[in-house]
Amino acid sequence: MKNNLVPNTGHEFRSRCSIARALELIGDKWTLLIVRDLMWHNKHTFQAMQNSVERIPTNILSQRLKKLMDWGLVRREPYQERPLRYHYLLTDNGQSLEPVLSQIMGWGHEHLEGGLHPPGVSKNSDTRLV
Amino acid sequence: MKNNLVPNTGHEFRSRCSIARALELIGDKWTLLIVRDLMWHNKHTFQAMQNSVERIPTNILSQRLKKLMDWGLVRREPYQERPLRYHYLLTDNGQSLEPVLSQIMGWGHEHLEGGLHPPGVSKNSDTRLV
DNA sequence: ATAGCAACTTGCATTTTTAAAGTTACATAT
DNA sequence: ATATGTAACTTTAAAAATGCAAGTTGCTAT
Repeated sequence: MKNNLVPNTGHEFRSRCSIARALELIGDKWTLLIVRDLMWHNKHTFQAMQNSVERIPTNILSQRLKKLMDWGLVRREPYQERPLRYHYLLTDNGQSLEPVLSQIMGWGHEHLEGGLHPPGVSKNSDTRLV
Repeated sequence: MKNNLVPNTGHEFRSRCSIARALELIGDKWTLLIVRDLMWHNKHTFQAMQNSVERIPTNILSQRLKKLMDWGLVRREPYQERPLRYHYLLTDNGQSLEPVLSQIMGWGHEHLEGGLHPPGVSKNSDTRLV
């Protein structure tokens, strides 16, 4: 069963390759971290995501959320009025990125673990994945 | 069994999150396309990769290959001398990205298929994945 | 009235990407 | 010997994206 995403803006893909297409959406340093926060870290507000350890700049967070909503991977809804506050949620399409995220996490864990401040130090001191 | 990659340049990761780390390496629009070409398309020369449908700019290709070699995912060796010509190959670490690539491909295929020139046209005319 | 907070937006400097042209080293055809 | 061609890059300049700090809006609490 196909569930094609076509953004409201008429985006033109650069090729028919599914990988190339996917990378036009998630091929950057931040987008999948937002998805991670929504999927696994219970961070659903702008504020909460902004406070994640990677310190995404607010304008980038704003842009990426917009893009993800345009593509139907994320939706938002008010969780209170007066004052109006939104929380962001993954749509079913967004949730479907779980295996992708898992693979990337697994690969990073296997190959990139250790090496924080400075590289090579504290290699086996912590096995947290996310 | 861990096989940590630490590039010869002392790179500092922005967090301990495996996803965030992986994205510092492969979180862009081009890197995984190079890996795709090496892994599945039998494109091993600079020229061959440059000629892929997505038309990667040569300076980006050059930079990315350098980065991938620095991180030990790709190596190159001369396949002839006079004139000296190189071909690029995935290392075992590079090969280990296969499941990641497969997941991304699968996701793109499920969610981003169809919609080329212009979006929405020729939806079911071709089912090639890569 | 003043201060504070969440959710953004704006302005601007820096960095990265892109497209095009140029370079180097060698090979082959005339 | 000279001219043309090719692979693998590098350089340059313009365009786009990113990152940082500060500002805005709408509302609440004191």
